[in-house]
Amino acid sequence: MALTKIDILKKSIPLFKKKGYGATTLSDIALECGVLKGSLYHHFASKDELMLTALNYLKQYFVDRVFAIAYNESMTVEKRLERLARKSEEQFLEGPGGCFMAMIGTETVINNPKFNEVILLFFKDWKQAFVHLYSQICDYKLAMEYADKAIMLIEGSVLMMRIHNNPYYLTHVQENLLTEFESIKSYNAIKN
Amino acid sequence: MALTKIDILKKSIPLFKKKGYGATTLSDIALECGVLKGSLYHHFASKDELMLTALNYLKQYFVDRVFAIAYNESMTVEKRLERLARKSEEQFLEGPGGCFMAMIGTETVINNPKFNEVILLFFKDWKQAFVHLYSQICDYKLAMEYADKAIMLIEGSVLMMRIHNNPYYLTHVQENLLTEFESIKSYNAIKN
Amino acid sequence: MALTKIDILKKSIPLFKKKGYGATTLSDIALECGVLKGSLYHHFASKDELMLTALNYLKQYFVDRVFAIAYNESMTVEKRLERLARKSEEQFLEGPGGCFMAMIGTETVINNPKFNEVILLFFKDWKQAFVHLYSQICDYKLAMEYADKAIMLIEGSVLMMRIHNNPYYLTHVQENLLTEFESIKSYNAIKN
Amino acid sequence: MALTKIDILKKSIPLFKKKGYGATTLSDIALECGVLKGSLYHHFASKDELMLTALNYLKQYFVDRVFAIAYNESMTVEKRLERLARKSEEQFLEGPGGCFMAMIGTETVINNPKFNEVILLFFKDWKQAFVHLYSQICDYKLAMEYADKAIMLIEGSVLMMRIHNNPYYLTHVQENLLTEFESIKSYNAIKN
DNA sequence: AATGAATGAGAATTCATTCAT
DNA sequence: AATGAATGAATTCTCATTCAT
Repeated sequence: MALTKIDILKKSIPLFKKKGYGATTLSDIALECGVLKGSLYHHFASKDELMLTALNYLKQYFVDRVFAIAYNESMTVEKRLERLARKSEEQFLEGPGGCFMAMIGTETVINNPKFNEVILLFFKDWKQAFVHLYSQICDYKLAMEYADKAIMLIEGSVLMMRIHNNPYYLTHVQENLLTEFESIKSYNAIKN
Repeated sequence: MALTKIDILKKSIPLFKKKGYGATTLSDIALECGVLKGSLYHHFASKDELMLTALNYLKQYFVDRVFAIAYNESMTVEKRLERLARKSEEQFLEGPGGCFMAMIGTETVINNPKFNEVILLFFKDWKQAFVHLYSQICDYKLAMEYADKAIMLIEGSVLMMRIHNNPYYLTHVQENLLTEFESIKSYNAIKN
Repeated sequence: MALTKIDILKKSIPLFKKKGYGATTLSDIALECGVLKGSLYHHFASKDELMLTALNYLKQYFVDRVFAIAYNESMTVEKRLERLARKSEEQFLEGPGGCFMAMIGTETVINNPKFNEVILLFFKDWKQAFVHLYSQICDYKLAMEYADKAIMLIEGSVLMMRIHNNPYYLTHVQENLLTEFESIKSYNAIKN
Repeated sequence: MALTKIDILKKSIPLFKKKGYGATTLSDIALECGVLKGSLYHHFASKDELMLTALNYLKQYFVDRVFAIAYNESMTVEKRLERLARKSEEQFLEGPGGCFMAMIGTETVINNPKFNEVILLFFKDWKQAFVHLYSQICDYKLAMEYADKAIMLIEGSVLMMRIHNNPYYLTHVQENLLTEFESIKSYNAIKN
């Protein structure tokens, strides 16, 4: 019956994704949670702490449920890439479309180094997952390049999606990444 | 000596770029302009109007000074692409790095449709410029794809640049776009 | 092992002495007691009641353990004065130096008449003790004067001690009171 | 017509004297000033800054209007002491009786070192004034003792006055100080 | 055009108190 | 007795906006 920290995080993440950190008020969150503003302080010492916890929570979710897919040896590399794409897409499309990490990062880099630490870790882990996959079809250095490019393309597409209110940008980019992956693989297979 | 609208815009754009719309106060802007808060209202009826004017001002700047390069027939296509890249890079690297349009767009899509209109026009014009260049080395449909991809890559790199506080992401992506352009051109030249 | 009312009083008095009534929160007290805020309400109906009990508790402590010394006929008058001084000094120097009664009194006279009643009794009893001692070396009317003066000097010195963070003010005043007592005694002995 | 900083200080000092720092709210002050809460921030950046300004204002008032009397060579020493006593008494009796410096000092020593700096300066200047007067009728070292004692007695009497709601404590102590001063003077005159 | 004082709505945060478990 | 979640009123502070001078 009682409201838990996780409940609050789950309710607040979509709000933060929708309006950003500054524009989301604790009243908004309290309303969404069906409690009074003051009650949130029983769970989090401040808005900053709530955000920090949300960032860590979501980062861990991605590490455990999304990025982990890249290391699941029971699937082919292509399958893993596809699943990873689908899983992250799911998150980016959910609710008011967007990438929580990118949004909060853009908004708060300058004033909240604490937030940025987590966000940087998120992107590091994401890159690592891509590197792991790409390094199976090309050399490590190139894999790093591909990983960076993949993330930038996805983030760029998420931005376009948000602004144009059109999920196609993201889904299209994801498809391209998959077909490009196959091309690289074929090309390198022939070469060797 | 008198403070003009343009002065205010020039002072406020870097502030908005640094902290976003919500977190930038009229006091911040007034301080930067060396004037009192109330005085800004002689030039703009509201913060919203100031932002809207800033968006239009910057959009026009890009249209006239950056995107226009794409249509300057006195240069080779490659040269134009390079110049366009340099010019936009200049803007994205200036002050607190970032893309004004992307930042404001992300932050305000949901609550300020008025802002979004201009932002969408900006991206439309930007795409058009790229399409114009790419369509000189490949067919129109493909050029559209390349244009979208270029913008998404650049915006993704600007995000990474901001979060990692490292301009390399952007400059590297720009270089890649140029070399890739040459590849496409060569490839198509051979083909035909 | 169970937490008793007395335990709470003993833990809260130093806190109130340190920060005053308003600035000491029930959370502070609960933390000090190793218990949760809500639990305090099993022992005291309100913060006011806790304070009132603390005032009475401390007043009774002074009456029984400090002021009582003045009436202990098994000691010389000087000895009694000295002991009384030492005992009260002990309390005023303990923890965050200061006089609980004076502090709470100053802070709450205007808004909490209930508190003031006890505080006035404290000062009445304190004065009585001094009067009892002084009246043994001079006439009653003069003893009253000396008693008032002693208390004012001590309280003034406690204030200085607190502000200057220097116990010397208090100890020095106490010494002076003792030597002055001897002078009065000698003077009156000669006179009679 | 417009509310000035000084107006706010004059309105807030009695409030702070009555209820202390913590218990006096900006609403109280705003109400007293006939403005809205937010308006106070046009004049003071924070409650702390308001208090700090009030402390400095009052300290300066005492330095210029009260302590200065001690150095006014156009009067006899006794006259100066009397005037100084009257002038400070006036302040301590005004409104809700009490010594602003002592009250704020007691309440905030531990948490606001900034406040304490000013308060310590106040007491240093006060002592200096007394030392200047006493040193004209006895040696310097003794004058220092007398000065400390005078301040402690006065502060102790102000406390008693506040708690007993009876100005007699203060006026009586002041009178005693004056007669004692005469005694010391006579005694030393005879001696030399 | 500029000033600067005032507004008023709303933000985050605190805290004494209540109450079901 | 103790917990810990929730309350709700109050507090400090912010900020876009207005307006007389």
